[in-house]
Amino acid sequence: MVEDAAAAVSSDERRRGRSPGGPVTLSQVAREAGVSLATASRAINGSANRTVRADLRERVLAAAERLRYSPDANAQAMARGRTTSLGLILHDIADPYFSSIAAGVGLAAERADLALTLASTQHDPTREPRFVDVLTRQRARAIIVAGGRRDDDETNDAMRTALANFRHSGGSVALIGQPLLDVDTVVIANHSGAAALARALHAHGYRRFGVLGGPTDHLTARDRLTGFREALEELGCPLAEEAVASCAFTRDGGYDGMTRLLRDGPPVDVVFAVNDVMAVGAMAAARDLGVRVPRDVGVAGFDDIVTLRDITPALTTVRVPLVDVGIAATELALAAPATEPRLVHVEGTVVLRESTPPRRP
Amino acid sequence: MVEDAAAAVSSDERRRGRSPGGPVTLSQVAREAGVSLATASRAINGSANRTVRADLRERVLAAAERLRYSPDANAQAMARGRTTSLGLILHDIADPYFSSIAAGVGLAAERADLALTLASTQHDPTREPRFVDVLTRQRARAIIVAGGRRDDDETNDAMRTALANFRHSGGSVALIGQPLLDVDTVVIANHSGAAALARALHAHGYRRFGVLGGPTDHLTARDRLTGFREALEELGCPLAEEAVASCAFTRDGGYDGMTRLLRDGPPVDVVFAVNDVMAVGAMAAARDLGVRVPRDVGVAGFDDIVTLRDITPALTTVRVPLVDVGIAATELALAAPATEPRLVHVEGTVVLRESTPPRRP
DNA sequence: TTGTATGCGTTATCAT
DNA sequence: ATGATAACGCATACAA
Repeated sequence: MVEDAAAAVSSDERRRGRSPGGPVTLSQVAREAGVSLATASRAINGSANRTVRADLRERVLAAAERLRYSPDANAQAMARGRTTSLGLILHDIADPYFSSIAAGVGLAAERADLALTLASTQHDPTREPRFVDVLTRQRARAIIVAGGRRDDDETNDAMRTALANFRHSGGSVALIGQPLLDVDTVVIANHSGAAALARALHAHGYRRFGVLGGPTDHLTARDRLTGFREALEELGCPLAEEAVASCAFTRDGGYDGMTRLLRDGPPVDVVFAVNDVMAVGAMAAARDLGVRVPRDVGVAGFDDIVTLRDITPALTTVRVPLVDVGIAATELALAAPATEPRLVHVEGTVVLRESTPPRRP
Repeated sequence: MVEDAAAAVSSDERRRGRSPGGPVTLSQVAREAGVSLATASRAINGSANRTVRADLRERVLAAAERLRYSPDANAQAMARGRTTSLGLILHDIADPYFSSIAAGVGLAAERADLALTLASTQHDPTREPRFVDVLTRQRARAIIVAGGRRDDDETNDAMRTALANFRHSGGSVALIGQPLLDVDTVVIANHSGAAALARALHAHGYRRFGVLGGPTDHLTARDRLTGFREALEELGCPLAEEAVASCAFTRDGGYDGMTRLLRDGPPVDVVFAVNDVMAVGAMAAARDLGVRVPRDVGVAGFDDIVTLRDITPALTTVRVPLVDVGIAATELALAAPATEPRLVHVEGTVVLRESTPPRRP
C-alpha cells in the first residue's frame, strides 16, 4: 500500500516541469475543503452569479490559503478562451520617448488587470512582425504598436499580415503614430504641431531656418518636416533645400546632422530637429563646434520628453502627452471592437523655452 | 446531415472566447495534412528526436502554412509544464536607471526565447509582492526584481513570502541590489564605489563635502553614503553630520535636498548625490539659487545613466554597467538552480568629468 | 446550491 | 516511424 501510494504520487508528479510538490491544483483545494472541483472553482473566482453557500465558500478559501493555492493563469486562459496579457511593441525601451509611452500603457494595463508583455525591436523593423507572432502565440488580448512606421512596403506588408493574423486569432490592435495599417490608431498631430512651431519661431524673429529631418522614409519625421516647411512657405519664408539635413532618428543622428548642417549648410538662425533626442544631440554638436546655443543658433525639438527638464539651455519643443498617448492607445485597443478603424487625435502644444529666445531679424 | 454539421460546428465554436473561425488548432492541421495529431505535433515543433518522415513533415508544414496555424503558447505551457515568460519588477520604467536595466533584461530574455512581462510598482513597495503573485499565477520561468530594497521588515517579509511562494511553484528569482532576500543576486558595489569616488574627489583637492543621502531606510542609498563617509574618515577629512541631507531617491528629491543643503547647511566644495537623477536635480537647484556648478560647488552622482551624456556641465559619477547588470541578472535567474544563493558582484568605475574639476584646497 | 462530466490545445506515453 | 490516448488545470453546461 505504502509503496503503491508512493509510486502513484511519483508518477503523478513525474511529468510536471516544475519542482515536486510545486503548484497546488484546484482539485487539491477542493479535496482539502471537502467539496467538488466545481464548487471550489466557483468559490474562488466568485464570478458573476456567486452561487456558493457562505460556509462552503469559507472552507474553500481557507483550504486555498492553507495550501498556498495559486490559480494557473495558463489553464484559466485555456478554459476561458481568453488570456490576461497585453503586448507592447516599441523600438527601444531605453529611449525616453518610448519609456514614457510604456509607462502609460503599463498604467492602463494594470487598471484592466492585464499583464504587460514588452517587446523591444532595437530599431530593427523586421523584428516587429516577429514579435507580433510571439504575441499571437500567447493569444494576447491586444497589441499596442508604438514604433513609428516607415515608408517601406515590404516591412509594412509583413506587419499588416502579422497583425491580420493576430486579429484573426481574436486579438485587437492599436497603433500609435500614423493611421497606416487599417487599425485603431492614436494619431499624433505631427504636421500641425510642427507648423505651429514654425509660426511661433517666425513670430520670435527667426528667418533663416534649418531642419534635421530624420530618415526620409520615416513617416513621423516626414510629417513634421512637411508641416514645418509648409508653414514657413505660407509665411513667405521658404525653407532652402540645403538647409535640411537627413539623419537617423536618434540622438547620434541629431549630432551628425547638426555637424553637417553647421559645416556645409547655409547660415541659419535656428534649427528644428524633428524629435527631442535629435535636438539634444544637435546641441552637443553645436557645443563641440564652438557654436553657442542659443546665442549663435536656436534649437527646437519635438515631443517634450521628460529628460528635457534638465537640459541646458531649456529646449523649445512641441509637447506631446506621451503617457496619455500610451493610456489612450491601450483603452482604444481594449474597447469593444468597431467595424471601422477608429482614430484618436492628439494635438501637440508649442512650448517656447530658452533655446529659442526672441530675436530681431 | 448538413444541419447536424452546422450544429456541431456552432457548438464546437460556442465556448471559444475568440472570434469565430479564429485560432486554428493543431488537430485541424493534422486533419488537413491527413496525419495524426501526434505526428503533426512532432513535425511542427521538431523536438529533440525528430522522427518524422520527410514527406509527411512537408505535408504538415504546408497544411500549417495554408491554415495560418499558430501554436497556442498557453496550451503548450500546460502540456509541457513550463512557460516561456520572464518577469521583471521595477519601480518606474520611465526612470533611465530602470529602463537601461530593462533593456538588458529584454536582450537576455530574447536570447533565451522568453517573453518579457514588465511590472512597474510606481515606487510603491507594497505592489511588489502583488506583482510577484501575478507572475506566480502566470507560472513565469523566472522573476528579476530590480527595485532597491528598503529597511522595512514588513515589506521585506511580504516580499520574501511571495517569492518563496513563487519558487515553491517552480520559478527562479534573481535580485539586483543587496543580497537581502536569500536568492541569487547581482550585487552592485555601492560601498566601494562611493569610497573610490570620495578618494578621487579628495585627490582633486576637495575638502568640504556635502551629501544628498536619499531616504534613510533605502539600502542602496545607505550603502553609498556609508562608503563615502568611511573613505573620508580614513582620509582624515570626516563628513559633518549637518552636511548630509536626506531626501527622496528621485530627481525632485535631489532638488529639495540640495536646496536645503545650500541654504541651511555648512559651506561645501562639492556635493555627492547618491544617484544620478538626484545629482541632476541638485544641479537644477543650484542653478535656481544662483550657485554655479562647478565654479561655486562641484556635484557628483552615481550610476552613469545614459541621459547624463547631454547634461551640462558633464557630471562626475560612478559608472555601473546597467545593461550588463540586467543581462547578468537574467542569466543568473535562468541558470541551473544552485543549492546556495549565488552572488554576482559588479564593480563601479569612477568617472571624473567637468562637474568636479581639480581644485586647490 | 452542488456535483458530474466535458472540453480547451498541446505534449508525451505507450502501443503498434 | 506513426497513431491512439491520457494527462495538464481549470471553467462551465448540464444534471441532480
